[in-house]
Formats: sequence, structure tokens, C-alpha cells
Amino acid sequence: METNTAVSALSALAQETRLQIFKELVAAHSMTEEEGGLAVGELIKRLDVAPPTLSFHLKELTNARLISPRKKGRSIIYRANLAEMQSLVTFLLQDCCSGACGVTLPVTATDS
Amino acid sequence: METNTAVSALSALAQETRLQIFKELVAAHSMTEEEGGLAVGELIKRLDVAPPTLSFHLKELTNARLISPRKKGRSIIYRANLAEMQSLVTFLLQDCCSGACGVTLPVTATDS
DNA sequence: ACTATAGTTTTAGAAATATGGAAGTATAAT
DNA sequence: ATTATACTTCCATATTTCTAAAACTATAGT
Repeated sequence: METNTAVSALSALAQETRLQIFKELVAAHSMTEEEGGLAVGELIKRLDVAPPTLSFHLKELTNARLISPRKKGRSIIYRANLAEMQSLVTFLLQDCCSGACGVTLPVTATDS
Repeated sequence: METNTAVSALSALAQETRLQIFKELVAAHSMTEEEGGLAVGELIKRLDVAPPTLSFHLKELTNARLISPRKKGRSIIYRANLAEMQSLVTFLLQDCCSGACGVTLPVTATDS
């Protein structure tokens, strides 16, 4: 992962509401592409933010490739992109820990 | 690590110059407390930023506990706090990866 | 004591982010 | 066709973050 990509991912996660969104989506994650994730309406209920605000944050996370949307009826279901998170963690371990963080490096990503 | 602490750490790293600073400090790291790290002047040379700007970013990283200063003559030497980085990575793996990122969890930190 | 060096703090302006009302788009239900 | 639902985009405002010149502090050298 390039430094610029890392900065984008870190920026996306460096905000209370967005980190909460991401955590919710990770909790609701399914390895199967077509399952799991949460609709915007469900996130609004859980996080207590105005629709335009949530929409703004969802866009930020989407731009950072940390989540992705899929349409289902008139809902839009967002799903966590764990592969991107894994890339970020790998970057942090390789570039920002110099092997001194006592963590075993990840295997190659298999899930999008 | 609490969510708020994670947001602080992520915010500190979510900026080009600060991420560079941190990377330099990690590269110059020594496990021995009194060794390693870089003086502000050295960072200025490497990163090409105005002194007040660098000072500002160093303060941000310090507030997030990701680095810490020690005085040496009239220089101030900053050192990476790898334990905090490890905590952040652990948080990301536990709370934001739901065990699906194929990474072995870290052992307990030993270095400050 | 004076001067230079190394860095910080203050301060002010510029730029980027965050928030939410109002209006718009698309699908579903009647 | 009309209405309701689910969400987004547009817009204006508020807040936060970034940058660097100017002024300050502390240590070192002469």
C-alpha cells in the first residue's frame, strides 16, 4: 500500500462516526459478497445522525475503498471491505512498526 | 484501547507529514530508551517543512502518545512509541476486522 | 555579557471537514 | 398516476486543521 492510500484510509477511519460505521459493518459482515452489511436506514437508527451527514461519511469511507455499496430495492446496503483494512494493517506493521510490534504478518487477502 | 484513543491515534497518523515523521522515527528507532530517535533539526532537513509547522505536527503526535520527546543539549530528540502503535493495530484487528483479516494477534507490549 | 543555535509558542489567515435543511432521484406501494 | 420511502446531492454555515511569520525560551559557545 502506498503512503497516500494509507493516509486516505487512516483519514477515513479517523473520525468518531465513521469509525462507528465501520465497526457496525464489520460486525454485520459476511464473507459471502451478496450477504451481510447494513442498509443506510439501519445505520441511521443505530448511530443517530442526520441522513445527509451519514451519507457524507459513507461517501468518505467508500472513496477510501473501506466499504462498498450495493442496491437492494430502494435501500442501499453497505458492506465492509476487509481486504482494504488488512492492507492498511499490513502497511502499518511493515512501514510503521519495523517488525518490532510483535505481530505476525498477514497472509494474502482472499476476501474483497 | 478505547474508541476515542483510537480516533486520536488514527487522526495523528492521517496526515502526510505526520505519517512521514512517524516512519522516519520508526526507522531510527532503538529498543533502548536513551538511544535512537531523531532531533527536530534532522527531521526538518529530511522533510522540508518550516520549523513551526514541524513543531505543530510533533505536538499532535506527542498528544496522541505515538512519540515522545527527550532533551539533549539544546536539541529535542523525538522517539517513536511502538507500544502505542501496537495497541492501535491490535484495536484495528479486534474491533475492525472481526478476526477475518488473517493476522495473528500481537503479544503484550514490552517496549514503551 | 553577548551571540548563535535549536526549538517552541503565539497568532492570524487559508484550507479542509463536518453538519444538516432543502431539494432532488429512484424504486415501491396503492 | 399519485404518494411514500430510502437515500443522495446541493448548499450554506460552523468548526477544525494546517501553515508559517513573528516573537519567545533555553542552552551552548565566545
